[in-house]
Amino acid sequence: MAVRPRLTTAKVVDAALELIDEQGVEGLTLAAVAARTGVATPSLYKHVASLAELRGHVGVRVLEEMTDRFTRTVLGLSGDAAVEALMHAYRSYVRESPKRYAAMPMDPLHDELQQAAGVKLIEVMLATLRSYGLEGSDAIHATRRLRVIVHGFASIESGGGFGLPEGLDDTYDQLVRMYLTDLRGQS
Amino acid sequence: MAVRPRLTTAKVVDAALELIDEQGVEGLTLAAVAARTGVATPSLYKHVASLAELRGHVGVRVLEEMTDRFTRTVLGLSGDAAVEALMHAYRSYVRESPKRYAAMPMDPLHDELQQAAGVKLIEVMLATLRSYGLEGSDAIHATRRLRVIVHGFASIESGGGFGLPEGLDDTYDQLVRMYLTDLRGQS
DNA sequence: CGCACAGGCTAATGGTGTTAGCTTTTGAGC
DNA sequence: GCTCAAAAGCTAACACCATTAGCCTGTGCG
Repeated sequence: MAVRPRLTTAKVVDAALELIDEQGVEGLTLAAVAARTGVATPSLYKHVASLAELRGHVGVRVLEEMTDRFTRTVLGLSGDAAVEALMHAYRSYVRESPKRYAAMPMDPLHDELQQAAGVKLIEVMLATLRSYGLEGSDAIHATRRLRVIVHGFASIESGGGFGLPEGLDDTYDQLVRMYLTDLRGQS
Repeated sequence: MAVRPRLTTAKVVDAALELIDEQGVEGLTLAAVAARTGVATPSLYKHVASLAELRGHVGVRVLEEMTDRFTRTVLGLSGDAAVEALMHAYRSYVRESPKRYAAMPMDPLHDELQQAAGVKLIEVMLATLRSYGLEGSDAIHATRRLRVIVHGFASIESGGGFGLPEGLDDTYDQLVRMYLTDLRGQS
């Protein structure tokens, strides 16, 4: 037998993400990951402690992917242009990978494994608002409002909750303008 | 009606909701419902076609519960007072029954079983905005923005996504005011 | 050259949804 | 009041899942 390619935790997570993209979060099963990586199911336990832990790793990946993307989007921008770019990048990500977005942990700060990745994502949002000169809790509230809008829209859109997709771009533009106007009145 | 049934579909759904309140959506299992209703697991199929269909019934119940509650909240109010009351009632419901809220279907309009209940819930929101005199697509956009805010906040809060719960009331008040200001500028 | 061990395997257990087919109960009609 | 069809329960069985235990083997390191 030739040298069998060794499996790593990273490759297991890769397979998990492919599976999620194709079949949704519900389709992430150890049996399916094993089949895709060409290994017997119990062998996965050499790289992952449990299905729950694998889900955790997937969550970290998604958070990192979003952080990376939003960071590059916002680099070199400030003020309304930065916020607008961030909000559209958020929606773009979710439209490209709706199933993957559904695998994003809602409470990364309460999980040891995901905490760092969660903090980084929120810091990107905070940094995007830096040029508005918000201090202390004002900055926190502004970040929360931003999260509510982008996640609320993304959650409903990716879940097919908007009935007809007609005019969704307009709705999102209105939300962006609403938030920017609100930010301006705040400072 | 040859036989008086000891168990009915409604009672099965009742047990399912109790289970969800206690253990979350993930805890809803036919075996657990059977144990709670004092019946063998396969017997449930006499009242429910499958676990998926039971989830659908649960979703309808949650939608109806919310519709009923928000309707009573908003009755006799109009304008900003109505919107404000609706938004706070939404958050109250989710804080009282966070696990149950997670069982709310995201796309009720695409499910035959849930469509009617979903339409009614959205109509309550639309009616709440009636006094602003929005026409056609303006009304739709305004309803969508409202949904984005209330669901976005509820989703993050009930998922424990806000880190420390400190100042969450303030954040929500800011969102309410942001939406009301936006509505005013719209008309 | 030898050997520890990482990383694969098979077998087995307990949980799940679901189907098939049998039994019991009970109300409706004669 | 008796009969009987069907509603509503049951057990048995199957497929699929996660997980654990224990074995085997090749590889890299000393």
